[in-house]
Amino acid sequence: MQPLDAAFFRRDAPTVAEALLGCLLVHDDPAASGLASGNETRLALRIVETEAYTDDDPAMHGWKAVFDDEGRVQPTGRAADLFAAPGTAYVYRVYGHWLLNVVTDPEGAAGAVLIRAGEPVEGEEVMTARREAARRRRDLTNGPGKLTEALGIDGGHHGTNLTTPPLMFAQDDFDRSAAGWQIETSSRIGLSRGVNRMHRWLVASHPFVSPAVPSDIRVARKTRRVS
DNA sequence: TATATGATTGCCT
DNA sequence: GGCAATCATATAG
Repeated sequence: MQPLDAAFFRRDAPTVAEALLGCLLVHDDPAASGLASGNETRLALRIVETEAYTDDDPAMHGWKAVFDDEGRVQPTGRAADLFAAPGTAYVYRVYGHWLLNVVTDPEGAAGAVLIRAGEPVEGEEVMTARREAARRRRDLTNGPGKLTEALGIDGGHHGTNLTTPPLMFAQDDFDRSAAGWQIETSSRIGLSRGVNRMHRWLVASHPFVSPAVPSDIRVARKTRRVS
């Protein structure tokens, strides 16, 4: 297993979002000890769905970043953290759930990829113990808030480096094509109520905004197994 | 300090 | 398909 390095993340968010599919999200989590019979502390997911956020996306936290007279970014609040070094964790809480993003793009540009879903590879017993609400195996980690709960990821991981343990992305010898994966890209996958509401507001208040949902408002990529 | 919001989830019909 | 719980932030006063 090979950890992904900063260069992997120093690319635009849609590229990183696609490249992360099939990679591993690994958490060497001391808190997992005791939750499973084997006292295992390594948890790992194979990533099957990601979502890219770019700085022209109204739903993106960095969108409201202010630019000074010379065009330099003057981010405020949490938006500043979207300009962190590529490979840095951007953890955000919404509706009571923690969401894990990884910062992308070169320093000075805002971009991030949200990890939306994965398949348990290691430590499934721990994930099952943590995901009490999951009625089926697939419900363990098939959502951005579900996988953070299963892996023990929370706000304490915000700002950490995701290219080194304990929490990191890695590659192994997995081959997406050989495994029968088909990569799907859609700007409609995962469109949230918030984005749709934002778009309706834009249409209602600006006569030159197309009523169609812009194809570049977000790029989401997900995988599907072909039977 | 107080209130509104949302990159979600789980349960309902 | 609908709907409400949830709580860290952002925003207002």
